[in-house]
Amino acid sequence: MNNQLKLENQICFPVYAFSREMTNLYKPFLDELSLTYPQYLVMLILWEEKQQTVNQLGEKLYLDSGTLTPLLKRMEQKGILTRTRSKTDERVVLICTTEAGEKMQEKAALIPEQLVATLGLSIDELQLLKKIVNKALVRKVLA
Amino acid sequence: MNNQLKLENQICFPVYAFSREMTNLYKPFLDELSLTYPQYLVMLILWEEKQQTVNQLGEKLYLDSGTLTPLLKRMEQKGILTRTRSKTDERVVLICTTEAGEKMQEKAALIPEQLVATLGLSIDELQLLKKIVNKALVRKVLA
DNA sequence: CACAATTATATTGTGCACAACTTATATTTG
DNA sequence: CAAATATAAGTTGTGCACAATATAATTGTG
Repeated sequence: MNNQLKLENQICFPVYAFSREMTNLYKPFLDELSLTYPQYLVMLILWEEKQQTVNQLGEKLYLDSGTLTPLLKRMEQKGILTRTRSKTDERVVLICTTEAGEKMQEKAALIPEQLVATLGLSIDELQLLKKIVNKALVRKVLA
Repeated sequence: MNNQLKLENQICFPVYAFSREMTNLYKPFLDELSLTYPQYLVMLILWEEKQQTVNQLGEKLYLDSGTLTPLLKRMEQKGILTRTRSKTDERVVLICTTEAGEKMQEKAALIPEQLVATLGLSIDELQLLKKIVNKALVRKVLA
């Protein structure tokens, strides 16, 4: 059999498996905030910039409205953000954190460090991993 | 704001985004085989070992029956594998490729090389990426 | 200014992923 | 050997992802 077709020789499979494993590692921490991993990513952006359009969130997370609209509606239901049509352009929906959403930031501040500890990778390895993966992602953005 | 909470400082987000990007890059190739990426992974295993239990597939792919059962049923519908209860242990379901499933291997043989070309990463970077990610995954298996 | 093209978001449908639970069979053990 | 336990797969429900399409508002152009 063609060696390149063997599962153990795949490069993408470990990345796919690791990505899922990562969100599992986040789970216990995010459960305390009643957030899923994608929802947590939205909150990270909103904590940096209180107001974002659906489009802006999509560009930063590489997600489209088909994914974001229902996700944001669920977060709105939880009372951690608001969705309002822009007055100046009725096509645009503005996403803002609520007070409850802002308050979650304190608890969330502890997550990154705890997560890195569970990953079992050195700082050097993490930096290298990020660098390589980002290189491939930048190519995508330019495409 | 806590620097570690900034999206650009996250290590897991690039991995998550890259993992999704990867399956998008596979898409044009897998469309020709009418396979999704997880289905392709199942086929990789079956091409190596013609017969596998649902459990064995799950251990190799880190997936449970809740994911695999419907996925395998869809593949059975396509006529590329069979699902049969084991005679010696009625709890076990044996997954085997059909002739049609075996035949797909020829076409699939071209995929790995083409995919690596589209990733835009050097062989060294790919090897390093795999090594780092596998290190984190091995920890999981032992856990 | 009308109308064609573009842009922003929403909707629908399919396929994972995973938690929690169920069902059926096999194994262990008192 | 019967009851308890363990194991294998299936089911149900929720939440992404993403393609394809729809809807509505805005912008560009003749």
